[in-house]
Amino acid sequence: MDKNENNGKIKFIPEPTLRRLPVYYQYLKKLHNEKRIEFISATQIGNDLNIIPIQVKKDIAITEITGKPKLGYNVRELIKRIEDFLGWNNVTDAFLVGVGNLGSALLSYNGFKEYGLNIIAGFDDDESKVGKEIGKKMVFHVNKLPDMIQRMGIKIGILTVPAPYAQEIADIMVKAGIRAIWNFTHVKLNVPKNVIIQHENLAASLVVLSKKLEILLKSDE
Amino acid sequence: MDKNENNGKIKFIPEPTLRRLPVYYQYLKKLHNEKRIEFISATQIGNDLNIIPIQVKKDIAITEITGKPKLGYNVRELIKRIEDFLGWNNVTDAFLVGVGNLGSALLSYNGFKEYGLNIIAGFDDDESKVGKEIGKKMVFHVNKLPDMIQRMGIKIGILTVPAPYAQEIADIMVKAGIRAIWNFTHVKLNVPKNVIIQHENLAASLVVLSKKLEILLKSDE
DNA sequence: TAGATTGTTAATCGATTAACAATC
DNA sequence: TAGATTGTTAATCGATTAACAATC
Repeated sequence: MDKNENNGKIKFIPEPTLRRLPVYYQYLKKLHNEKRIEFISATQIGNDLNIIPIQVKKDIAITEITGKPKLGYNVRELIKRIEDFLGWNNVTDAFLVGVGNLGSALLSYNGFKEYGLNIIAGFDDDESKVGKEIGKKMVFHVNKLPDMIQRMGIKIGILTVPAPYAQEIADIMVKAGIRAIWNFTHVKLNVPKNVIIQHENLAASLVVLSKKLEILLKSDE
Repeated sequence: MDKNENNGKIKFIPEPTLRRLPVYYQYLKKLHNEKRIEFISATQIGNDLNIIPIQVKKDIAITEITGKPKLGYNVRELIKRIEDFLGWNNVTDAFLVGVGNLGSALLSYNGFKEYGLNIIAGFDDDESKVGKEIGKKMVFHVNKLPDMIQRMGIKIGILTVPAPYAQEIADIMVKAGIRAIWNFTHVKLNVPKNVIIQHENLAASLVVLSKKLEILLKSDE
């Protein structure tokens, strides 16, 4: 039986924990490469990342690793556990639609593979882009999209098209079999309930940043 | 006295509410432009955005708008209230450092102005980029950065450089007077306590997406 | 008037934080 | 042994959700 299942049912994980795990992972990787430390305590991780140690402990506990009192966790093992837990050992393929600046940035970024995502191709309706390679990924004409999704059984679509095309492309994706859309547009997509939308909303982040800055600058006075 | 203050102290706003406000805003804008509806109820907003109406009501209440029982809120006024509340009427200037694909995408995107952010220039150390314009924004050599931050009193820096330069540039920014950094790298930045970091962590989003997809696909079986 | 919706107070739920025995 | 740290249960805190009187 798989580690994070009980009778085939996946244990529920709080989203905040899920979001912190990659942060620990990046930290641990760096630690392992640069310092070759064998053990690390939750206290130490917490200090370095400005997260309270109890929370680090709770988050780590989810991987079901066993630590050593007084010493902490084996770094190598902890890295492995997080990889296993997040399913980063088997990479999932994805298509990206909309090869503008942002789309190109995501296509060229090779780091996603480390996080279990392999963007295997880009799609665009601009003939001047079709046939080219960006970050070693081929760009196809968007009219090939449905067929290729179906044939290759792709489940994840990345949406970086201009806003007016977002819903249209999402519809095509869903119809062809995509089950999760990483949405970088600011369009609220309508999709069936059995499709996941992960909306990367920069406006939302910006609002949080601005409000914090407002409070900060006010406190300077 | 300003609307969101009490004796000069800014009311605390839950971050989730802060992140939902721009979503309502985008929805309302579209509604107003396309359908010219005068009143909208929390129920209706909730239905359209898949958020439960009570939450919409609570979020909206923070703008201190007064709605009309049976009718709802005046769309025009609600839009205005959200703009006021989020400080979107006076735009804040920002510099962007790292004019690669991602940096170019952000520079070219004109939508941030609507959310109170004006990226006025880009910086890079690549001479082939310096002096050019991207999205009507000049690209300067990064060695001009500290001076220009200081002279223009810029408070927000956007960081889109390759990982190895992230901390170095952040240090320069902070030393010159930047008080908030929008961090698009996957580097955990060390900055003084009186500087805000907003970390756009795509790995974290990706993890959430993958886990949800995993659960979804499992439930198909 | 009847009914939908607001505004506000109370209940619930879930994540964070605290406490503490067990352990190396 | 003494002390730091784990693992786990309990307490706290804050956001979400429910309930309901007031109102148009």
